[in-house]
Amino acid sequence: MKTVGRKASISSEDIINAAIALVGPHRSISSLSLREVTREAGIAPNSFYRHFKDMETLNIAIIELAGKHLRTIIRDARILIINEKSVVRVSVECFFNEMTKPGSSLPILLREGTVGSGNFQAAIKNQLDFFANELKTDLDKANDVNPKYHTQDTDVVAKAITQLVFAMGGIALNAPDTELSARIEETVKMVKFILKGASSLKESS
Amino acid sequence: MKTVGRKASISSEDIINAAIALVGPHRSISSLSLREVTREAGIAPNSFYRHFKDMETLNIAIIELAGKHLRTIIRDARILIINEKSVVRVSVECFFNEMTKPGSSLPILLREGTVGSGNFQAAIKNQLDFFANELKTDLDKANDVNPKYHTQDTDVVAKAITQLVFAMGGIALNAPDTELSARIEETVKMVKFILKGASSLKESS
DNA sequence: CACATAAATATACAACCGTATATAAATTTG
DNA sequence: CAAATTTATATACGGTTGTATATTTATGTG
Repeated sequence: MKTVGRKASISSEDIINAAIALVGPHRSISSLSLREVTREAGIAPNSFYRHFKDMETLNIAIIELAGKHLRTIIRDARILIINEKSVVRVSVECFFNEMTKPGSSLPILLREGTVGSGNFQAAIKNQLDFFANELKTDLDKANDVNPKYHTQDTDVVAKAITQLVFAMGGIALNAPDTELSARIEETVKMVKFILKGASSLKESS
Repeated sequence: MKTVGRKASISSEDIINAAIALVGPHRSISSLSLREVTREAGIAPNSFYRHFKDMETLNIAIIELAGKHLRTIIRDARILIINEKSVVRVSVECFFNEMTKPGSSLPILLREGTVGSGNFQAAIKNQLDFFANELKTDLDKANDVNPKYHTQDTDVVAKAITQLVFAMGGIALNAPDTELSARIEETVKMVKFILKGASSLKESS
């Protein structure tokens, strides 16, 4: 698509990156002001409107980006699972490691759970649901492959694991790095408890 | 303690109540401005300083109040447990019902988990830890009373249940009232999964 | 080269913010 | 009653915010 007129010198991504840089690992994204973001991006306040209708729109875009990021992470993790290490451990470790990488957008997803506008909330819920749904699919698949150990209520189990991992991730973010591995161990244990509790032994045919 | 001078016509509680009224069931407490709170309380902006050093101090006070509230709720729930209904169900129902009462301070505790200043964060973590510790005590006691079913890692189990219940509570807050009972059922299931997963059958003596 | 068009900026404004300072009102103590 | 003391208010200031309007700058098209 060609356009007539002046060439764009800044992109929407620049603004998004400025916002992400500003929040860092601790601050809430919905506490950012429009002027603050444009200042960080090195552009005039009004230039913002060329790219986003308002801050809520920007914030939602960032959430969706972070969600996309998360999904690729998890898919990559699944590939690693081919060898014999525990599925749970590999996934949780992957999640926590990615989360603590500097500049990661994952923390935003963990932190913003319950504040902000209605549309913003809905955007986050969406990403969490994505995560939970992929997890449920995995659990259902496992039920088919190995019907001996059958996980009941895979939807509820997936939701529980999702909420728990995200909550524990949020805790780890606000704790010193030295505790990271301890939080990982706890989380692995928790997830295993849930899976074990939801699995019922079926007699083999 | 007697004081000399003009009698106080507004109390710190009035300010706290104004803040709670402002946030309602959805808004974040750390998004409140000092002027906004004093306006709601019907006092001059500067009068605020007679009662709190700054907004952070007020917010922390509110968190501690909500935590206290929560603890009495849970203790009351335990009393109801004397009859034969499921401990888990009674507790979860109690938690969710109290949470949805208009004017309840509980939502604040559920919502503010991951935003705000460092001291504020710490105050919330404190209340969550209180909750988890009381739960762990209960689990340990149950282990003593009935050693046949033994719950392992009561600290991790208590933490998991706490995080899960709070997260599900936060979800329920942002969902239509009609879904409340569904969320309760899910939460009960989740908690039972954790407990079942963490319990190992020991041979009786 | 003009001209149209789009992008980015400059300027400006009203609203709100936290809070410093000064003043008024109410109450106890002497 | 007068003085002291505490509470609450009034006024004011500098800063930030979102955004409306007008203007400049750069690009593609005739």
